Amino acid sequence: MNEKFFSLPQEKQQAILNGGYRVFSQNSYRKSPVSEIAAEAGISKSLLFHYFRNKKELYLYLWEHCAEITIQTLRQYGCYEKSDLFETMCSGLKAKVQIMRQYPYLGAFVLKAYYEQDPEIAPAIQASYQKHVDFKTNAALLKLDPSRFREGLDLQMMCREMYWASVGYLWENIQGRELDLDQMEQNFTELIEFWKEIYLRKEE
Amino acid sequence: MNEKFFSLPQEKQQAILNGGYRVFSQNSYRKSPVSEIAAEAGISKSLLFHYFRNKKELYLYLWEHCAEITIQTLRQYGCYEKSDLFETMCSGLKAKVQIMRQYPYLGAFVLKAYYEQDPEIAPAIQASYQKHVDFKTNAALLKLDPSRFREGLDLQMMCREMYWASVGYLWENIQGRELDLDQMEQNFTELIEFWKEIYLRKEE
DNA sequence: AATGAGATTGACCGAAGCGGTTTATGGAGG
DNA sequence: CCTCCATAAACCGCTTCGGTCAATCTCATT
Repeated sequence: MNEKFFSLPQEKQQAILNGGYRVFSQNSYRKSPVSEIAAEAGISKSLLFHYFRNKKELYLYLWEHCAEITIQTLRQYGCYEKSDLFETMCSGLKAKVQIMRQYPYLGAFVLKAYYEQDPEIAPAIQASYQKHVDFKTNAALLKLDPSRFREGLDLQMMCREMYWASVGYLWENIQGRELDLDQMEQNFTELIEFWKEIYLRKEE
Repeated sequence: MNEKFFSLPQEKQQAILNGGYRVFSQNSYRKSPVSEIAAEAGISKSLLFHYFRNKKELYLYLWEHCAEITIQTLRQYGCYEKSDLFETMCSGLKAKVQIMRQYPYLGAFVLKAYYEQDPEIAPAIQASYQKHVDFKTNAALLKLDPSRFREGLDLQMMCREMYWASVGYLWENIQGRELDLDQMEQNFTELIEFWKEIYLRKEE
């Protein structure tokens, strides 16, 4: 790819990336027109092809950029340091919202890319998996102390349940357009508080 | 549309519908090739155009058929009669699994159609909304008796939480291909049991 | 065996869209 | 005035699309 891309003003770069994330997240790789991405970014198709040799290069750069942004943001929010389950979820959420603020379709793009089957790119995507950080694996790694939770609670099921609710919540908010991120963060914080209320052992 | 379609053997009809649900659920309306649907159903494109005047007619018939199947199955599983929240969820789940057994992509199709923006069909879809039955509205309608649940439990949040977890669970299982429906039903039943355990008031 | 009607298809059409290239434009710096 | 270079428009060859149509194939009836 053309290094000149990086000397573009930040907002222009971001517009291009967001165009890519939007289009590639809503269509399969093959049915995602480069022209649509260019239009979304407010530049001509030719210029986009000036920065990226071809469609594949653009796509793979987006993928790479995803990983960078994600890791960087998670680190920035201290997600790798926390030991408490709910604290981890809370900062994980804040990191996710922060990413969505800058790149609203990045999350959807990752998912689409993950399941993409086009032989032109699937192998390359498959070859770079180790970067996935999600609630499921996270929760499994956090050796939980049963004495902190309600008696007889099935901790494994609790983790899966919270994971699914997070997926469902995020998914619904991504689909629904017009996402109010502040509202979303607020809602999710309430949800975590709710979980603490019902899952943690009551001191009395 | 051509009435001759209905005198096709049941399995052929179903193959056509499933082809449509698959393709339309994974691409936008405009980028869903009729030829792909025909191929999936094992017939020629020309024959498909013999049964349905054009793409739009096919799409709208699929939409209509969705509603029929959904309502019929929900009725069949007694979803409209139950009064207990968890019982309702349980039979709702079984109905959903039953539908997925026959039409694996119907659920995904409904969602895609719901958010479709193509001016050729969006108005028609928007004009037939009242048929949506989901956990959220269901739960709101079931006037819950607080004395059955744990003290101080936020019932509204509980409903939303269960709704999101259902969405998240179903969504993850739809994406993941190779869905084992029996396994899924089993998992979901366990999840409902888990909820009863944590949400219902303990008698002692 | 011949017929005829309906089921089914392959070939075809014009239009549109695709990825990518080439040429033209316009403006800043010397 | 010239050079450079960011940018865009026009263009190219190719594919794909929705939809049509004429030709086949099937098979019950004569």
